[in-house]
Amino acid sequence: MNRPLRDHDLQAPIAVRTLHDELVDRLRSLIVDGTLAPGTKVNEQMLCDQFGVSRTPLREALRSLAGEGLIVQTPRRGAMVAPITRADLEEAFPIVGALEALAGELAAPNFTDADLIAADALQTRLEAAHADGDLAAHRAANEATHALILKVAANPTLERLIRGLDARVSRARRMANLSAERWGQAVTEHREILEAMRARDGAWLGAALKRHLANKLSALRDHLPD
Amino acid sequence: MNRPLRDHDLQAPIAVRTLHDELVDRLRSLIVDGTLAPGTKVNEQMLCDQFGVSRTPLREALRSLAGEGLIVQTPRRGAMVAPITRADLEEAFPIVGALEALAGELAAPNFTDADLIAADALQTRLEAAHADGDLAAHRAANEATHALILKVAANPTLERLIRGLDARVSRARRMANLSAERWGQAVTEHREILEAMRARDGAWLGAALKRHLANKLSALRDHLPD
DNA sequence: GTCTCGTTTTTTGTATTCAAAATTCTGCGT
DNA sequence: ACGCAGAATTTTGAATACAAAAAACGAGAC
Repeated sequence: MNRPLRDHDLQAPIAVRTLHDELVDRLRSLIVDGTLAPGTKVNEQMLCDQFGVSRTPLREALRSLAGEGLIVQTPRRGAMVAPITRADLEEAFPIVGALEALAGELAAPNFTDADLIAADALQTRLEAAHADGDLAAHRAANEATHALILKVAANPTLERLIRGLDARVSRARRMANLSAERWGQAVTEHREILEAMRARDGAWLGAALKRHLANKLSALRDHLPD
Repeated sequence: MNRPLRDHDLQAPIAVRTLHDELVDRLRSLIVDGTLAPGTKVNEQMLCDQFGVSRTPLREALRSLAGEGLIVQTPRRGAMVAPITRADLEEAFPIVGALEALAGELAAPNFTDADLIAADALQTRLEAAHADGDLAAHRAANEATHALILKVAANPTLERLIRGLDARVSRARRMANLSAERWGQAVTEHREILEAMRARDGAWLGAALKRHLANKLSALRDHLPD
């Protein structure tokens, strides 16, 4: 059937920044950067006052974050920031490993020369950060590399899942600061990751990423309570 | 400090069945079984009337389902049941494959003899269902097998992720009914999965599950629009 | 002191209400 | 018919209001 065109048919699908997204993002930041410590009981009214919104949108934001696993809700008892338990990390890391490996496999055949040049630059920055002992720079370069792989993997669902898990896991990283030994090892591992990218070898890249994650977990293990 | 014990310290952590969970479950069912077809625009008031609740809890349920990817929300335009696009499936299947493979790897060393007996019985039912052409029985046995592996893998996060993705993917299965050829292939693949379980061989089981999923996707590809 | 039971206060869950945006409807002009 | 501007209606987003449950408090018994 040939329906006449209506105004809304032409509406560009530009994403509007909505209050819900805003709240989710701000809360996520507070949780990930540790301002809202793991295990903290969340008081709705308090957050409402802080953000200047009513409880309705705040509660919706909490539901979204619960879906990401950053918030744990107990009926009639309210919400709390998801605690980081050792068991939690032992659960999450293999999953992140498997997903990152998949991202690597998917991405490997599709790296453009520009991507590889960018990866190269990131590796240079990573090594410089190591030499300087600049932890923030190290993390930035590290994250950018993983982001690059995710971008080329071109799988939004995969990206969403990894980011969700990563938000949970990365809270633990702050607790245990990188030992000198582990730091050097991480740089070496990234060197291999770069090589695998250059070779556009999916199996290799996947395996290297998986190992990288596994080592990250064992490094973290020693620094965690329980 | 030694705080005196209070009543609530003793409260058993029994999970209360809450309205939110109820709504999420019912909506998920409607979506997964196709009553709410993919791409359908969701009218809040309509659902409220149907469920006999007000919009507040319903909207929270929609947020939760959006987190699972079953609902897509557009600001100021409302919600719709997530469409099943070909691209969607191409995205989701490799992820499910990687996660099921991980589940297999984690589970393999931990199968008890009782688990293997149960798996054996399920395989028998699977073959019987095939012989009888009983699709429902096939699906039940199939799902039970995967559930068994997930149970032994003992990773709640992994289970949650797989179930979430599976809810999205399994909607597509209804659209494309199993060809006779694919059905037989699936049974054979399950035979290998059972063997790998018996051998408690993680790498083998993981690989077998991954192949199983990959084949499922190619079978589905032919029956999908686009 | 501390345990218990009942009362008060806080907090959560849900319904209702109000405002703003989007969609549909209507009448006019071509 | 068709397109279009503007009014009427629906629908979404957010705040408020109310009910019920949980937590905190407090007085009396032991």
